[in-house]
Amino acid sequence: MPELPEVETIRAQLAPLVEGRSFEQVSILDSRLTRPHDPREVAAELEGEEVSTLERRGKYVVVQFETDRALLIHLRMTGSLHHAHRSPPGTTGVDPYRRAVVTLDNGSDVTYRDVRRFGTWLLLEPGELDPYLAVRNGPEPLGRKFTTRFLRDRLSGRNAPVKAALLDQRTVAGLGNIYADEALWHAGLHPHRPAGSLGEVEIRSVRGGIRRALERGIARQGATLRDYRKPDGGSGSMQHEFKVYGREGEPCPRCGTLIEKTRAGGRGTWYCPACQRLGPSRETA
DNA sequence: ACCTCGTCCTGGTTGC
DNA sequence: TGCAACCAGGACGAGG
Repeated sequence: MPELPEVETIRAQLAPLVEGRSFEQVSILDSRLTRPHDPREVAAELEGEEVSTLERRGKYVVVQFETDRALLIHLRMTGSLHHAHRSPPGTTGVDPYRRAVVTLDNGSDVTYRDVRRFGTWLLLEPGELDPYLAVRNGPEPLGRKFTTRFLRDRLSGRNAPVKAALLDQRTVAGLGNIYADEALWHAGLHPHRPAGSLGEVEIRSVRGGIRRALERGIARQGATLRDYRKPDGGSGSMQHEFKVYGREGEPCPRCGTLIEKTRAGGRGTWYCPACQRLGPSRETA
């Protein structure tokens, strides 16, 4: 489940390896990857394109080309991107989960791997990227536009659990199940709290918790639970720093109470029943 | 408009 | 031991 820190790590590591290079040969091995478009047509369209920049928007990897087209890659659950300076020997057998290979003009390969095949590649024409993302992504959590005011406006009047609201990419772009739990732990808020019940101080705490959880994830180069890898094949280390995610039955790092698991927003959800508040606080906003 | 749930997909784990 | 059922969840669409 690559979330913002994982995608950002991939972007940062891959950018110097692809920027200024051209896509010499493109093979798309899984027809689902480019749905509903024909993978052979997409591959043909990509060949010859020169990369200007590699960017990240929320959980999307964005390959910007000199032609102002853009390749939008979403890794979903198990997608990963790998870079190697020469093609795999092939003698040891090909990875059955390789879904696409891009050979660059210096002979190196960028390989897309995805066990569960949820990931997508979408080629957008000039001018299509911003409208596409505008209806899907809210502000970048580490950017200026992610203000307390914006978050308050997004949450107010809503009865859904705050966890579900945070998983909605239009609230803030880049949070997934792991970092949403971590953010709410930092904020000291129960994941079941109705989003609209949060006071001003609590909203500020949520904003701060989101940013802290994501910044730590980036510093640790993401969390490798199973499938996530950096483009060089290395693992992230954030999984060792989780406060609550996946830690049912372990003591809360803040108060020692045992972490519990529940469901919120249709997802497995871990939290501390003692120091993550369920009742609305009485604050003077 | 809001909210929940089913769908896609595969491998690993659980339970009988 | 074998094998079916279940679980994991990001985005999206259906339906209440």
